[in-house]
Amino acid sequence: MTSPQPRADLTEETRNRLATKLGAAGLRVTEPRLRLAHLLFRHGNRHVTAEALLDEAHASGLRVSQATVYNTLNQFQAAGLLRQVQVDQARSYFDTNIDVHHHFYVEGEARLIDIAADAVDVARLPDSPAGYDVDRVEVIIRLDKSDRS
Amino acid sequence: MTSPQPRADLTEETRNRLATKLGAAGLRVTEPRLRLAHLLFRHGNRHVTAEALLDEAHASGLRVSQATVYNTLNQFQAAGLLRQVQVDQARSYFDTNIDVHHHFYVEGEARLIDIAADAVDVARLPDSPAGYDVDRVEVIIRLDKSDRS
DNA sequence: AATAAAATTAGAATGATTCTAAGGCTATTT
DNA sequence: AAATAGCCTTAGAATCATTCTAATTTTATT
Ligand SMILES: [Mn+2]
Ligand SMILES: [Mn+2]
Ligand SMILES: [Zn+2]
Ligand SMILES: [Zn+2]
Repeated sequence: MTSPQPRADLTEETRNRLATKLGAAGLRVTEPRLRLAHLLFRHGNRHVTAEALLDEAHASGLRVSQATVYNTLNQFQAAGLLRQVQVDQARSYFDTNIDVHHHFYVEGEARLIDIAADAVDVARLPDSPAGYDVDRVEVIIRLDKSDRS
Repeated sequence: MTSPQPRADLTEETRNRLATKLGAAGLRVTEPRLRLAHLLFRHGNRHVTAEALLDEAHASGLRVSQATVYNTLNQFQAAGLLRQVQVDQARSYFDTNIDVHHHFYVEGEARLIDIAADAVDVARLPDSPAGYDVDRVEVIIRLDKSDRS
């Protein structure tokens, strides 16, 4: 019997796809970036901290430094491949979902859940102060454990 | 001519009002708390960082430590006298406006502007995940400088 | 006044993130 | 296929907001 394959492999085809993605974003294609991109993007959308990504990288056999993880996350974000979500006073979350969307956040559980843009209706917005334009409208729904479960 | 009075004075009447407020919130009335409360609440609503409040305290002649400023802000928040706003990865803002409301945030200028709750119409919300209740809905409108000023 | 409990504080510790500056890779040019 | 120049990566130090510790000071109670 074959061994289970819990993680998507970084095939040559995937490497090519990711290399194209990095190139299109104006980033050079390097091994660390390619493999971090694979970890980030292989399985649908996710919210990840720098620490979690570093652990994952190490678990996958990639020997990469903390600085590179931070650099890569920041570069991916600057290039528009990731977006940063600010919900917790302690740490930053990086979001692989760069479409317009919103979040549930469970405080104390450090858990972010996507809300599709069309599931929230922000019907009316006030005018922006003179000289400023709206960059992004963010809705964060903070959750509590139910009163009685 | 009388000297200008740029800051509201901490009169006996104000002290009594603030003492009542602290007492109602379950906090003991102490000189540092009274005077920090005065700085926080004397002039309408505001958004303040711990560092800014410490500077203000010192400028007003209150000799208080950084630890006390942090303790006081955290206690006021836990007591419901302040609310914390999380918009910047670097630092926390404390908001004296505890009513339901929203914010404009100008990145790079570290500036928060209140939006009255009724100026935004969040018409429809998705159901919360099972076992969780909505604690608070937060709308943050991130602003950019206009394209051409 | 004596006592106990809570508050304040200086300074150290923490922890996420950034910086430095040195060596390693990549792409380009000869 | 060198040689070159410009990124990239990295270990470790630095930064900086915030929290913690342990000792002192205040406040409230007896
Ligand atoms: Mn950055
Ligand atoms: Mn706290
Ligand atoms: Zn998301
Ligand atoms: Zn506000």
